[in-house]
Amino acid sequence: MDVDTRLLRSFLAVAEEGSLTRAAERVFVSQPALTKQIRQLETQLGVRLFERSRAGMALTGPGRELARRAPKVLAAWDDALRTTRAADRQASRVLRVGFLASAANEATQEIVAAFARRRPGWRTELRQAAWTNPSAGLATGDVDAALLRLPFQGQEALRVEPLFSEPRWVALPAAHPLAARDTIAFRDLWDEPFVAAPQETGAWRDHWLAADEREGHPVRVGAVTEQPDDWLNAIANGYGIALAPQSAARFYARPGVVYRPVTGVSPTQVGVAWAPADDRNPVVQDFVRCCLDLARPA
Amino acid sequence: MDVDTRLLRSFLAVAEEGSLTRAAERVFVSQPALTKQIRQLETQLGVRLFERSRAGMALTGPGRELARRAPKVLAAWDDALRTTRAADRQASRVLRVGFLASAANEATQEIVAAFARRRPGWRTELRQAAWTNPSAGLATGDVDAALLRLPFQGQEALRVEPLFSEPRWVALPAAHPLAARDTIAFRDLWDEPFVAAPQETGAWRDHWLAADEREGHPVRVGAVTEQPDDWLNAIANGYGIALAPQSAARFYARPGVVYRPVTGVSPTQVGVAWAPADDRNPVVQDFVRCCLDLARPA
DNA sequence: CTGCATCTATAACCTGGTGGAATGGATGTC
DNA sequence: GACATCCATTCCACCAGGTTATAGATGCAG
Repeated sequence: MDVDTRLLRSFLAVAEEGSLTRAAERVFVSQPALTKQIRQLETQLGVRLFERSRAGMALTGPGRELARRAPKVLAAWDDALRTTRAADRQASRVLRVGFLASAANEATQEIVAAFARRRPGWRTELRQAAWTNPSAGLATGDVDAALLRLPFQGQEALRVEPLFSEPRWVALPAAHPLAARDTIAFRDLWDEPFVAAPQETGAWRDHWLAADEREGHPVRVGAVTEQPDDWLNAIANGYGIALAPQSAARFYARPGVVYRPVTGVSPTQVGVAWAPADDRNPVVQDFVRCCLDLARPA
Repeated sequence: MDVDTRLLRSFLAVAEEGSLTRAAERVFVSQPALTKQIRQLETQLGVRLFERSRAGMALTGPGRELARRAPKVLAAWDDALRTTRAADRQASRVLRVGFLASAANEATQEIVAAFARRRPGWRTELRQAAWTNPSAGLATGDVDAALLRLPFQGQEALRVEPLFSEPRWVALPAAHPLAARDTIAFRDLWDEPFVAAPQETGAWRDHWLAADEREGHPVRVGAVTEQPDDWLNAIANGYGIALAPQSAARFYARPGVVYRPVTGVSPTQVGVAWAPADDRNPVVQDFVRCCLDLARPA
């Protein structure tokens, strides 16, 4: 008997949500499609997995059993997938580097160039991750190394080397009264609405709201965005302002958005991270060396 | 990224056979279908898994990686499947009992009847297994208990209680010269062609050929069959003769086939088997008790 | 050199499974 | 009694996947 792991994911979604309708939107299919998927799984197994009722879908005994084992199947597959893809990158001499938008700056380009010199024949593949992915894919094995702002969620399970730090500036709508100033004190921004990262990014969100440098003053959130484009739009459209690394002034310049230095707020730090499994991977270590050489020239 | 476990099985077949053509017949699809399956897997992963050549299919580095992990995925799924189905039988109060054709006799019916009395509300489901399945599905968790001839392959990993033994008779075509006799000495059968079980059944096949009770005399195999029906046909059509338990004379009577007692060959033994995991399963243990009570009345 | 065997890849065709939109039916809720 | 909220069903369009037949590459034997 075979299954598509997709059916297992759907099954787990329904099991967790207790409802076809809610699970359907979670896995991005229509509700009738999910109805059929579940029915298909049940007939393939020859086992009734849910009790249907007006209230929703409740797991049966055997259903609970499956719900307990299915995650192991998915984990085994995800692991196989990651390993295989990593081996493929190795074989085709591709180093995949993840980064969060905020870590982008001139150094990135220089690092890539330095690595290209040190490892001729190798290609670097830069992958920008959404802010909801705090390790930029490193935790899931999607990338071999990552350039990130420190600290980030899940940092403990990874290797991290800090590279350099950078002042935090503020991004404002061009029409904002404070945009007229050359320099802005952070306390003058306390009452401004901020464009923030999603709730689930935790410490990262707080870092860019400088939540712990407001002397207890509450944060006003004017908009929540997940990507640089949304973020810039939100600012340009006046939903709020936001702290940003100084280099954003160069890398995320856009009409309607201006950047100004801020005093009274600590700088931010960029680091390079890799998985412990690659501690002895010469290619990854070469990349790390390139990062360190540029950040702390001998 | 999702997969159908079917693709993984196909992939492993190709990896092991090193050839699409051979793997295709092993998994019972056409060779073009396998070509497409492998290609599909490769494009889904975005990874080249095989080097193609006139000689066949050779795993790439990433392919080897996948070949090492895929079995874990399949094992996890098979485990989930078994557990879920077992839970379902428990919930619907069904005890599934596997048996090999040779173990069928009056006792089976009595055992089932006794179990029905001891566990009202429970239903017994008898499942006949092919001879190529020496534990009648017990090893794979398809059944909760099994009635088998001893010894059988894989017996060490299971619990077994011997029940009773029975003389071995011989099944002959009605027209066979020896059919005229009332009793036949086994040595008179040494040169006869036998209808045998498939090669892969190992000790089981040898047991019914009485291979080690021929004083070194070689076995002649006239036909190979996997199921009782084929077996009876082969005998009736004169492809050969075969040893069988005495009870087969009653349970597998058929025009054109006669059964006669045989001297000079040891008896055969029936046992009940269950999985160690069910050592404390009261229902399975009740069934075992029923078997023992009938086989060794107090 | 030629025919044959043995690989995989491709083409053409057919079927059935799968998803989406709309709708039905049952059942609580205000 | 209108409404909201579930899941089930219907209808339709589409593509994935299978099969057979065949092509193309290459080694081998006579």
